[in-house]
Amino acid sequence: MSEKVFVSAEEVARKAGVSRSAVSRAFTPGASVSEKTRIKVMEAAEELGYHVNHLARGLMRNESGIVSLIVSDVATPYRSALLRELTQQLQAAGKVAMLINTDRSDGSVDLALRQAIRYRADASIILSGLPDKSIAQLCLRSGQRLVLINRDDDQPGPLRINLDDREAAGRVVTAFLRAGCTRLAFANSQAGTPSLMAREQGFVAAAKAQGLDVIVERHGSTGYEAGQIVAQRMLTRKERPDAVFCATDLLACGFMDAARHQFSLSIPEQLCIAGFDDIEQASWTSYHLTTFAQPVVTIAREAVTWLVEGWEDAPDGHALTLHADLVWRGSVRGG
Amino acid sequence: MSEKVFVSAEEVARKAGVSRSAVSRAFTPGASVSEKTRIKVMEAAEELGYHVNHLARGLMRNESGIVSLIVSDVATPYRSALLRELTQQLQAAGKVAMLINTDRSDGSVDLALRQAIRYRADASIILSGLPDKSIAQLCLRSGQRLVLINRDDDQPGPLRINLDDREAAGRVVTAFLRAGCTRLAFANSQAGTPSLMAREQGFVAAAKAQGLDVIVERHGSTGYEAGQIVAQRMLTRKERPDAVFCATDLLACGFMDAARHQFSLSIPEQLCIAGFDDIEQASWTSYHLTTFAQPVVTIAREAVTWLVEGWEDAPDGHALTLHADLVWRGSVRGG
DNA sequence: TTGTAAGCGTTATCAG
DNA sequence: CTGATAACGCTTACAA
Repeated sequence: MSEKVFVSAEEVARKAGVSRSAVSRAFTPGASVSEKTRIKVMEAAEELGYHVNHLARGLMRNESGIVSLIVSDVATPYRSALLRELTQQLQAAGKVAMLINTDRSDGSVDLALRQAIRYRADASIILSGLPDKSIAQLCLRSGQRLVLINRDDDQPGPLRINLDDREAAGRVVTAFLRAGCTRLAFANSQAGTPSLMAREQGFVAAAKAQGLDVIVERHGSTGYEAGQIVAQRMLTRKERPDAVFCATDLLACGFMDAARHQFSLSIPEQLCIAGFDDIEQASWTSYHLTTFAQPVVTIAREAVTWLVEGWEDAPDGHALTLHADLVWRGSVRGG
Repeated sequence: MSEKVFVSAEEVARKAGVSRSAVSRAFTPGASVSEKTRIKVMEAAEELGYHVNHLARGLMRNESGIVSLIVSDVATPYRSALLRELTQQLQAAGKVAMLINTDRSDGSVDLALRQAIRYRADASIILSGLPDKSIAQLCLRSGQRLVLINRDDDQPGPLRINLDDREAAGRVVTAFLRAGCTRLAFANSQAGTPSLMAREQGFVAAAKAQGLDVIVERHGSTGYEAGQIVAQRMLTRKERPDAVFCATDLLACGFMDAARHQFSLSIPEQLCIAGFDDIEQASWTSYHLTTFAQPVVTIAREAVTWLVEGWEDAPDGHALTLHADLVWRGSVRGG
């Protein structure tokens, strides 16, 4: 194929008049080299355009510096925001991100993890889907660290980062009641991921505790169109809800647009709406959506610190529950 | 650090009762192995949880299978859509994507390219910023292939994919005139990237050809807020424009929201707006924005095919200009 | 501090 | 088709 000709440490060594181990040491932080030779090496390297071969280095050190990010729907606002944060912090920590896309098909995550293993990734961060137990075991057995974000589940070993979805859902009920709403509804997708379901169940439970029933509708995947369709279903009911909690902001945006433009409802006067994620669009003037902020920078920080530092202290894995702050905007009365 | 213990080809060979070269061949498509031994090897490999070490393979084959994607603002709708397409097609072609974030600082792209070189990436696709000539040369000299997307420029060697921005801008002028607009304006950011400037210049030139002057405002970075601010500036002028072409959809969304909610203008009756990129939000009911579609799947296809197949036929690099389709929605009268 | 030499897990070459 | 053997470019004891 290609005529790839990279300059090797050997050549740098010759040019600098030192041994190749000297070159290696010059490029290893904290290695014992005299400043003089280090400079000599660096100059020769610069001149020749030498760059340490991380493939070979990874082979020797048994540490590739690669962290794989396993994710579906990268193009979605919340996902891409999390991705941005993770890649940035990973880079800052001296790691490099390998992006692996999954689709919704079975075994898609497993395939992704296999790829991560082939490149001897130091760790894998899973943002979508769930790995098969056996492959997860393989990763752990091989010394790969695993981080699961927002996919609560009982796999042992990995770091699991989750939000207090149920509790957050309870806060929405309170807010809706305070706004004087009485007919509560929950708009969900059919994705059925743990965090989505936790929001739904938390909402229904908290409402029930107040003696209220909740209309629940689920449709399609977690996007704008699904929100519109759920809105059509809910708003054509006899007992039209006056407060809707949408499982994600994307659903909420679709819901709001349908409510306003197809049903001519004004928000929040006739209908209160809350969402989840605090995507950028939630703050746009057209939506001004009251929602929960995904603590993406905290999530990323926790994940990255755990990866690069000590995961020793928690031999059986570590579960982290982060708090989602409620961001008050105009789509719920009161506040 | 970690106790990474991956199983090696050696162990598989022992278990299968063959030599390690047999194992290697079993995992190399098209290598000469008898079906019998291949099966034996595969079974042993499966049982042991063996996965080819792509670090070592890359070292030997002089081809890592890694393609680096160099990008800033991953969390932006258009960028993340392109990213999704690229990673998917790269995966389908048997490559793996390494995501490298850049910020706006000088030399940020160079740093990213250096990282790509260290991992001996087969190629780098640059979505943001521009590399220094010297480092670009180094890449080419080393046999790394370079793809520049939407950053027209005269670097030799790499594949450059661009849109017909100027021509597209001309089509907007036509559309605005047909809608009966007479006071044209262009809303831009201060980013000053080649494609943004091409849209601006193309628009101004086409308008001038019709004997019309164009109000041009530039502000901040290419985002929603910038669109709002530019709108405030333009719509408080004596001679308020009646048709605005925004350099990107994000700017257009901000512009529209400001026009409607702060200036109570109705679109398209009092003000026609067009954007560029066709991000998902452009199709949302609140915006219904007439815009140009970035041909992301074509861009990705062209880039990936060029990478995995022949770049031989174009020794001096290859420049590709793709057509941006106009997507008619409701923000421009007529259509 | 420096150099020598022995790996790391592959693949490619070359006999058999 | 198969098995030894020599690279690939690097790191890291071990001596000097």
